[in-house]
Parts: sequence; structure tokens; C-alpha cells
Amino acid sequence: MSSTKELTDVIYEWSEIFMRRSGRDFKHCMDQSRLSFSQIILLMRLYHGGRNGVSGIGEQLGITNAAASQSIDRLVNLGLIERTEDPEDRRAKQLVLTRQGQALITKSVKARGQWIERLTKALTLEQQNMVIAALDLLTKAARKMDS
Amino acid sequence: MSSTKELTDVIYEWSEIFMRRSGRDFKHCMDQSRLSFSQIILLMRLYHGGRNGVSGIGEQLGITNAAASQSIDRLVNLGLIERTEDPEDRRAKQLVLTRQGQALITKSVKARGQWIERLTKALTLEQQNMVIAALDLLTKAARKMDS
DNA sequence: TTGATTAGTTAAGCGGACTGAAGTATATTC
DNA sequence: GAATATACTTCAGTCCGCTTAACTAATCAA
Repeated sequence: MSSTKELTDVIYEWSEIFMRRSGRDFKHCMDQSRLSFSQIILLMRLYHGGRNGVSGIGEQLGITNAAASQSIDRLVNLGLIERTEDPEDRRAKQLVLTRQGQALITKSVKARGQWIERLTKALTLEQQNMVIAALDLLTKAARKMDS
Repeated sequence: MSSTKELTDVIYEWSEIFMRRSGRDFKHCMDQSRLSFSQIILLMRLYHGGRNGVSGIGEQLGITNAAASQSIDRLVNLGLIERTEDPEDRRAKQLVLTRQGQALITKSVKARGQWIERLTKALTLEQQNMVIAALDLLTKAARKMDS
């Protein structure tokens, strides 16, 4: 089986569909929460527990400290982030999502999940099991690759 | 097999990983192209051949005609969109991606594809075939659902 | 303890993305 | 053919996100 060719094609088509869907999902999330793209990205970084200082965030997002500080300030005022002084180093701030901030991200993850779930449920049981197995494999591969 | 429970869990985890990846991809695309999120969304709409007039775009994006017109204007000046008069109705404009505009979108789709491809290539051949089959099923299901 | 470094904030200013309102040109309707 | 509707553009004004530069406060190193 010329598996390589097929693999590339199938993945390309899936990517195209998923890319489009991602765009819609993000847009929807932005409209609902009245947040900008970069604010959502910022929340997602915190959600996944990256470096949690102001400059750490800025660095990850490719913006200056000043920009990060201002953006964070808005999110704090919206009650989505908690900003406390780091007891170990009183210059630094510790940034954590509030319950509300976490809810916002999980909600959009769930919304996307529901879309895939709807797709999957349209399949036969056998096919469903294959999809589950495949996504599980991909998830594990992605985790391994990121770490 | 309590397939429903597993399905939801597996999909949720996959969504989380993919959501995060999507964010990064979009960010990367924005940084590279120096475009905003909404400009990329606009290009993607055209790429997938939705309604291609100014007000159609605005409606799909949930913004006013004025905003759509201005945004399109910038993209035309950047050489990413071609805006011509509709011969059928001279009030209307026909909007089409230029070669450069298309390239921009396909490039980001490909970038995402390469990520999945890398994930997949880390699997055994048997597993790869399963992933191909599963993504193919999902792609078809998504196409059916959208239409 | 003084000087340099690091973490973060604040201020001024720029451009992008949006809105509502007004304007132009074409189509439709009666 | 006059009134109305439609497709789009332009304008004035607002907010957001970014930048650089100047600042405060805490830490580190000699």
C-alpha cells in the first residue's frame, strides 16, 4: 500500500477542515467572551501552566513586558486572572487563572469536543472505536513530542 | 465496552491538545504574515468560497459592512485579495484571493498538516493505517455535516 | 553598601478594527 | 420615471494592543 502518499493527502484534508473549524471556534469564543485573540491565547498559556510571571508570558507570546503587563491588567480587571506577589521574590508576580478564567477555556475546549463527538456519533460502532483508538494514539504522540 | 464514556474522554483530551496547537498555529501565522486574526479569518472565508461580496463577508464575520469594506481594502492593498466589479450587478464587488492570498492560507494548512504527519510517523505502520482511516472517516463526516 | 541586574508598571503615541451616520451609484418596483 | 432598496465606500470617533522610554522596587554581586 502506498501509505505515505495517502497519509499526506488524508492529513492535508483533515487539516484544512480542522483549521477552518478552529478559526470559527476561536471567533465564536472571542465574540462570546468579548475578548481578543491574544487575550484568549494568554489565558490558554496560563491554563496549560507555562511560565507564569509577567515577563514569562510576554516572552512566550512574543510581546514586550509592557504589553504583557497591560494585557494582564485588563484580564485581572475582568476577573479572569489573579495576580499576586511572589513570596519568594517580591519583584515578581504570580499569575493564576480564576475559576471564571478556567471556565472560559474549558468551555471552548468542550465546544470543540462536542463537534468531534457529533461527527463520531454519526459513525458505526466499529468505526467509532477506531476513531477513539486513533485519537488516543495521536494524543499520546503529541504529549510525548511536546515534552 | 463502555464506549461512550471513553469516547468523550478521549475526544476531550484530543480537543485540548488540538485547541492549544491551533492557537499556536494561528499566532505563528499572524506573526509571519503580519496580519491580524480577523484578517486571516477573512482570507479563510474566501479560501473556502463562502459568499464573496463585501456585505456577505461582513455578515459571515458578524461585523458591519463598513468594517468589512475597510478590512478588505487593507487586504487588497497588500495584494492578497482581488476586488472587481460584478458584471451582473455593478453595485456589487467580487472578491477573490490572489495567488499570494491563497498561498498564505495553504501554507498554514500545510504547517498544521506537517505537525500531524510528524505525530503519525512516530507510530507503527499498522497504527498509521488506522490513523489514516480514522481521519478519513472524520473528514467525510465533517464534510457531510457542513453541507 | 553601593552598583548592576531583574521584574514589573506607567505614559505617550501609533495603527488596526470596529461602530454609526452620511454619501454614491446601481437595481428594483410600482 | 420616481421612489425605494441594495451594495458598497467614506468619515469621525472609540477602544485595544502594541511599541519605546522612563520609572519604581527588589535582588544580587563586588
